[in-house]
Amino acid sequence: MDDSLFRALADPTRRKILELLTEKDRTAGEIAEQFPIAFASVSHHLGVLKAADLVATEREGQFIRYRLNTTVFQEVVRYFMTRFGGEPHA
Amino acid sequence: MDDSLFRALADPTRRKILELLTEKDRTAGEIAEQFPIAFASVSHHLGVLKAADLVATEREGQFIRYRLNTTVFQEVVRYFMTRFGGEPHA
DNA sequence: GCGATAATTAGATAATTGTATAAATATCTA
DNA sequence: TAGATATTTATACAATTATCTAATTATCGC
Repeated sequence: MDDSLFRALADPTRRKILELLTEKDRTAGEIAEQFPIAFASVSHHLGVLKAADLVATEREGQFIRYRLNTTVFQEVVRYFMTRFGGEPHA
Repeated sequence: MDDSLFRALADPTRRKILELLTEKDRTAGEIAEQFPIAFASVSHHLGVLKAADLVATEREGQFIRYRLNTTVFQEVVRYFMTRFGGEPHA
């Protein structure tokens, strides 16, 4: 379980981006316009999410489309289940 | 889902503390001696974990015993399951 | 109460991070 | 190729955070 994953999840803007991508895949611009911060700042957040492998990208002409990498989320769930999901100890 | 929760999980020392508490409840001192950083720094991390409600404390004489709050972990799992655990979309 | 032990809190500092603006890269259309 | 649009990268800066030492609080045993 990589450190970059948890750091990526620590920012509320990035979690909001992930929730947007739950609904449907979106381009960087479509994502950016949902936030009151500069485009470049959102792009930076997208880079963090990508580095953590939480999202994947695909170029479509001028656009770059972002999608959730659901595999990694399953790993997150498994992380919590195995380590902390058990019975409370004495 | 509170912001403090994800920020608390973002630090590797704090995640290590949580894993130690999975094995058994421990006092602040028992936890601190597992790390190469100053006692007071570990105490600070414990405060962050407590503020996020990831751990609970109980005084035992001179000692303060820490235990996992497993309820919150179940909430974390539920968070990921409901938002990101579904089928990949088209 | 006093000294010792356990732990937290206060104050300072260095490293990290989120954001901004400006510049660069990539693609499209004409 | 030139100009427009989409996005990222570079650079700088302010805010946050992790860590340290020192001081404080709480409890124990004598």
